Amino acid sequence: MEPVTPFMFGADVKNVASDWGPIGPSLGSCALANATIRDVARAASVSVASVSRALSGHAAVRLATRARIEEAARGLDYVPHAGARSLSLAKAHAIGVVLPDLHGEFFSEIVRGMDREAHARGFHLLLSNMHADPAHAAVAIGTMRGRVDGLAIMAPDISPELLAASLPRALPVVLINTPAIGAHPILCVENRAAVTAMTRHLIDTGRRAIVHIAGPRGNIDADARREGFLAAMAAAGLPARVIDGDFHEEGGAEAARRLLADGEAVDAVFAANDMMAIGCLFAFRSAGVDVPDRIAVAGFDDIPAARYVSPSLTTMRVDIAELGARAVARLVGAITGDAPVHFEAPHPELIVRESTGGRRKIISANQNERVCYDQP
Amino acid sequence: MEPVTPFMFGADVKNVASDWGPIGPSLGSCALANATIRDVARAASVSVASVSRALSGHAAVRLATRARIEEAARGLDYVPHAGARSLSLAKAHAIGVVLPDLHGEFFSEIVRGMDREAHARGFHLLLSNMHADPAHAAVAIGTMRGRVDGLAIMAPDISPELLAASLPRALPVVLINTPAIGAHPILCVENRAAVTAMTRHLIDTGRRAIVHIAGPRGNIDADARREGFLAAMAAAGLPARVIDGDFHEEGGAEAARRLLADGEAVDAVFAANDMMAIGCLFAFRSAGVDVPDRIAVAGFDDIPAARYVSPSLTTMRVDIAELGARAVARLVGAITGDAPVHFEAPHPELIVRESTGGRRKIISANQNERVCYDQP
DNA sequence: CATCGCTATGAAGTCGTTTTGCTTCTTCCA
DNA sequence: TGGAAGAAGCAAAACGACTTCATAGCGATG
Repeated sequence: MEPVTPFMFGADVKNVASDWGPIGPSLGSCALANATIRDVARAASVSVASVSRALSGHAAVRLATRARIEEAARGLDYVPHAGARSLSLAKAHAIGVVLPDLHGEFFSEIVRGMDREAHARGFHLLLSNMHADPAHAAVAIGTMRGRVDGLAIMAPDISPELLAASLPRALPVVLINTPAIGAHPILCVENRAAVTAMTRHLIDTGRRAIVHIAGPRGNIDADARREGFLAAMAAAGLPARVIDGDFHEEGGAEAARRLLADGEAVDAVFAANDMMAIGCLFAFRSAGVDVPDRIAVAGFDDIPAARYVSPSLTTMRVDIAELGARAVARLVGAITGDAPVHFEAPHPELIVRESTGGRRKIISANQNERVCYDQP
Repeated sequence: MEPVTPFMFGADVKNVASDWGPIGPSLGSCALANATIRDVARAASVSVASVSRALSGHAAVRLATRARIEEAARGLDYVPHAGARSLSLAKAHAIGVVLPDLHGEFFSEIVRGMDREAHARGFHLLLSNMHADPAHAAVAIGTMRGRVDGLAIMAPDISPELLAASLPRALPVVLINTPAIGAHPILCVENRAAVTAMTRHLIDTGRRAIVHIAGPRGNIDADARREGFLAAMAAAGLPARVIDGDFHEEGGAEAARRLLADGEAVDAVFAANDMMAIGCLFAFRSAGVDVPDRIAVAGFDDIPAARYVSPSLTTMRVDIAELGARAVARLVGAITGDAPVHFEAPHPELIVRESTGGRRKIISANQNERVCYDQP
């Protein structure tokens, strides 16, 4: 995670100009309408064609003419009207992003990565959360017609049929963590590999009775993790147990309580995400169960809180920003017809912390925990 | 915080179709070009004008004609081209969102709130992070010309002059947590009130030697909090001390170490944000200083991790999603000329937890901690 | 000097939609 | 049955930028 300016909340109560008037174009004596290419042409005494050529640099324009045009444009502070431009060019220079109703880090990280990449390639991001309602996705996608040149869609919970029906023809699409649909390129977190690594880690540190708290059925990630866990345990010749969860903190706590209540021997819990793992941790603490001495706990995602709970949480980290960036890179490549880009999901990393017996790292400015894998 | 579907990472390694070919319009035998209004008119044997009227429902169209048009439109699955539409209507039905390079909750929450509101009013969100470089803001704003009908800008670190210079004329603007500029409406977190409340809370629980760890100078939030703290302490007739921080975890830890080293009496630390408070907490723990018995610690923001550290962190919560929603509501109101909307920042809440002597709440499904203010 | 060829420029058409006059078709009433 | 009022529908003109085609300028060449 690169260093960033953390956002802090704003200044004092300052509802300046909360009267209705001064908002909008009625703002003082400013120039009201924006200058058009025609205005620039008139100001520079040339035709609109020359202005267009001079400013977009496509064809030859005499030096003196170009200078005159540029000065006129600057004077009027002319900026091409994007709508007209996209109509004329049949390119919007924007890509549509359709995301589920995400919370926290996942959302901001994926959008950050997408924005970084899109911006570097001169594209804009048009956002649309598909709130709980999946049918809403279709609408969201529809309203983007003519506004975007491509679509990046993440829909881990949607049924493939529904999504397939609402995908536009004639528009490049990249799917992220979504069931496969037609021949659209897909970028998915490597759940299988990640889950295998974590299961191996638990086994390697001596755990044998490992329970997986799964996410909701139908969610592509939850399903992949559940299956990956079962496969890894089978490969190790160990009996596997799975409890259904819901990806929420309380679901994890509930699962932990059930686990303790039914009395079966358990020496490790691997939750399908960090929120459930944290719920687990708190439930164990309330019950006086020592983590990691009696039971190890592992999560998935490496949400920020994972570092701060006690014991700190062992988990799998995925570079979500990079995932978003790669999806956009691929999309832009398809739109502009550029050379194919490296198209592969970033590899997850195992982050060993106290909850599975790792040592808590001293919090340092660098926070370079990635290499940590030291047993106490 | 409403219940949501938490996002989980994606399926297994599934880079289907990672060959270059099948992406984009060359996708199989699908209809290549999108249907235009002209196609619909031809299919329904009417003029384009009638199609436009029928579909937008503006003027009288005979029932039979309308039905024929609607069927034709459905058959061709026609969706109006947004670019052309915005050119003709001189309205883009989109608002531009310019944000600093935020991390985590803040970003996702504010965008979530904005998206909710924008979507409800038929608007799209065009996103642009202004990465570290503030000059980049000007560019970002410029490239949105003709693409959006209004701008929501958050720039807590920028100098007013710079921002003022890059604001477009002829476009409504709402500022969020940003220095005042001209007569543009501003929505800011009520730092002053929030800081006063927290300072009072510390004083009320018996603390007298309170130190504030401030954020970086020039940041509008950091400055407001620092001043608010000083004012509140002065009002209480107590000596106040401020240490400079940077809004980062390590800055908080560093400040805490300095505090312990110089040996002055301190019984409470109020950090300008949660990250620094958490850094503090860890530094105190390393040094064997008991929190809250010897020193109370308070933060600001209520980031998710605040609930999970031990001791859990007392902090101020601000409804960021609501802040975003209100900004957009105001903006849309200005664009459409609708009646003025309620335009006021949401009020911050004091969340008392263990780090200032509150009792840790049992983690419950409801997590209704807002009312909690019970001393042990 | 006429011609060729090249560059720089302009006029006009295009993109897809909305909207404004204007024409045509109904329908109703005297 | 004639006329008028009103509803429906059409052709054409925006909207702003890009682009093709045609043309003017102009030096070089035969």
